[in-house]
Amino acid sequence: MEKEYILACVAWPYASAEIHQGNVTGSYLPADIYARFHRLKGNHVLMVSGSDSHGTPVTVKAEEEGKTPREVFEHYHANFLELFQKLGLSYDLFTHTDTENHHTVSQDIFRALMANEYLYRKVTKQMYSPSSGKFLPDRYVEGTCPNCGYKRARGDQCDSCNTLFESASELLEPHSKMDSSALELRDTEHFFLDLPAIAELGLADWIQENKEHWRPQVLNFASNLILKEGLIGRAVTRDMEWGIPVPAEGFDTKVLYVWFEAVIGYLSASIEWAKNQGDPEAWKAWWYGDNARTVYFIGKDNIPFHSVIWPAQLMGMQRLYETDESKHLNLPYDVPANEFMNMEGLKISGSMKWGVWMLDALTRFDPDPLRYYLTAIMPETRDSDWSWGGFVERNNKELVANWGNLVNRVLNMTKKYFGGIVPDPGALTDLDSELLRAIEAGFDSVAERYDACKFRAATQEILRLSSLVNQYLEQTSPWTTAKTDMVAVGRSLYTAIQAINSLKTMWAPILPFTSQQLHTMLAEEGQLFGEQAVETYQEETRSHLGLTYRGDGAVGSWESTKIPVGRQLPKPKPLFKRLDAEIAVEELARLGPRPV
RNA sequence: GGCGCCAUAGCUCAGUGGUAGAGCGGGGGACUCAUAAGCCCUAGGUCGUUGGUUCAAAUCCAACUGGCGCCA
Repeated sequence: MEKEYILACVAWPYASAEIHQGNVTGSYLPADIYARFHRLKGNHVLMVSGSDSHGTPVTVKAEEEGKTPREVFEHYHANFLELFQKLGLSYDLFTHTDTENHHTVSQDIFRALMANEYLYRKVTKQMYSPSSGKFLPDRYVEGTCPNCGYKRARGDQCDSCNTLFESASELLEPHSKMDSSALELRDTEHFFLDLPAIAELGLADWIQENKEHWRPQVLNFASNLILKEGLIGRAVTRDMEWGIPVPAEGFDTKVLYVWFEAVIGYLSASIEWAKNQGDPEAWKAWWYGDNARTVYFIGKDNIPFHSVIWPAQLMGMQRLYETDESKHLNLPYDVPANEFMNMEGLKISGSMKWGVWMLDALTRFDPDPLRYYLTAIMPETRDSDWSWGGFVERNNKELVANWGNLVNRVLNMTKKYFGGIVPDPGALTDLDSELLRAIEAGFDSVAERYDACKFRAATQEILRLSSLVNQYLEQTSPWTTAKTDMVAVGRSLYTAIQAINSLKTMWAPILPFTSQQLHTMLAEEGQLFGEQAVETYQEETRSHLGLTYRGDGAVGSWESTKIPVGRQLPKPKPLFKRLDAEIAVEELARLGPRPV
C-alpha cells in the first residue's frame, strides 16, 4: 500500500505559564499517539508545533515580572522542551513564533492575501492612553459596567454580571488598569481579513463535503458559523509593540494580530523543519500532496480558528512559495478537537493553582502511567474529570493488574520453567491458534481506533485483548500442567509470549517507554521509535532552541513479529508500579484547599 | 437573548431504529505462575419528563426540566 503523508498539527502553547494535564490531554498527547501510530504504520509523519511567543498573556506576564517578553517566552519555551522530552511527545519540530523564519512566512502570507485582495483597511475607534502614549487592549481597560454599575469591570467583560462587551468603549469612565489614568477613544487604522469574500471561494462546499469522520461538535460549530451565522471581516493587525511587524507603509507602530500569525505556525514550522533537514522543499509533500492528510489537534476553545478561519486563510492565499497555479494548499483533513478536562470536579486554573503541573508530576510518577490515565479519560466527546483517586485506581486495575501483571507472569514462568529460554511449542492446538488469531485481529481493530482518533476506545480494545491472554493462561494453566506435561507448558508460554509481543506494539503509541522496555525484555533488537533531541538553530540575527525527532533507526512496525524459539530472554522486571491509595490522599493534600 | 452539547445499572461511560451493554465497586466460587494480581459466576436499570413519527425508539421529531459551554 502506498505510504501516506500525515501532518500532525499540534496546538501552540502560550509561552507564559507551565503546562498542566488539561493542555496535554487536550492536544499534545493525542497528537503524539496519532503520530506514533502512523510512524509504526510506516507512513511519512510530520508533527509540528511551537511556543506562541506573541500572545497578550506573554506581555502581561512580562510586565508582572519586570522582564522583557522575550525573556519570558524563552524561559517557558525551554521549560516546554524539557517537559516534552520527559513525557515523550515526539515533535518532529517544536519551535516558536519569534524565529526569523516564522516572521518571514507570516509576512509573506500577509502579502499574498493582500495581493489576492482579501485584506482591506478600515478605521476603528480604540481606547488610547495619553499618559503611556499607546492604545490599550480591552483587558487593560477598567471602568464602570453600564449594565450593573460594577466599578471594576474589564474592557472585555464585567466580572460582576458577566456582560460581554463588544468594545471597551461601552464602559463608563474608562481608565487604564495599569496607572488608573483616564482614557480616550481615538481612531486607528487596521487591516481586516475579508472572510465573506474568501467564503465565496468554496468554504461552504468544503465544510459540507467528506466530513463524515469529523466529530459532530466540531462539524456543527463550523457549519453553523459558515452556513448560518455568516462570516464577518476580522482585524489581522493591532496596536502593539510585541509581535511581528506589519509589512505595509504607515503601520510601524502595529503588529500582526496573534491569532492571524499563530496558526501560520503550522506551515512555517513545516518549512523550518524542511530547511533544518537540508531539503527546503520537503514540506510540500504534506502541504500540496494529494496523498497527504493534515490533522489539527486542538482544544475546543480553538475550533473556530482551525475549522473556519485558518481554512479561509489557506484558501485566500491559495499557494505559498509555489508557482504552479494548479496547486493549492491542503485544507484540514480533520480537526479532532477535544473538550476540556476538569480536576476533582473543578475547572483547571493556573491562577487558582488548581491542576497537575506535568513537569512537577514527572518527578513523582513515570511518564507512561500519566500518559495512560490521560488517554483513558481523554475528553474526546465531552468534558472529563481528572481525579487522583481515579489515577491510582486505573493505574492499579488496568495498567498493573491487567497488562503489567500479564507480562510479568508470562516472563516469570518462562524463567521458572525454561530458564528464560523461549520454549519450543511443538504443534499448536486450536486454542493456541485461536488466541493468536484474536490478538492479530487487533492490528486491524486497534488501528481503526487510532486512525479515527478514538484513543479511549483504543485503550479499551487493547485491554480486552490483554484479558484474552489472561483467560488463555487460566485455560491452559501452565503452573498445573508443569507437573505432568512440559510440552504443554512450553506451548502455552510460547503462545503467550507471541501475544504480549504483539500487544507491546499496539500499546506503543500510548505507552512508548514501557513498550520499549518490553521490547528489550523480549531480547528484540533496536528501538521501536526514534530519538528526541533539543537542537540550537542559528538564523541570521538570532538563534533558537527546537525539539526534534529522528526516526531513522526506529524498528517498530505495525505488524505481528515472532519471538524465535530458543532465544534467551533477560531477567524480567515489572513494567509498572502499583500505587498505594495513600498517594491519592497525598496528592490532594499537595493541591491545597479547593478554590471557591 | 441566539446557538450547541449532555442527561443510560451505586460510580465512570459504550451504544443513533428491531428483544438494554462494558469496566470499576458490591456479592459468591475454584485456583496460585504473577505487582493479594489473574480466572469463573452474579447486578435485573420506567435508557431525565411529556407528547409525536414508525410495524418497531435509549436510538428520529417537538416541547419541557436539570447540568454545561460558546457567541469568534
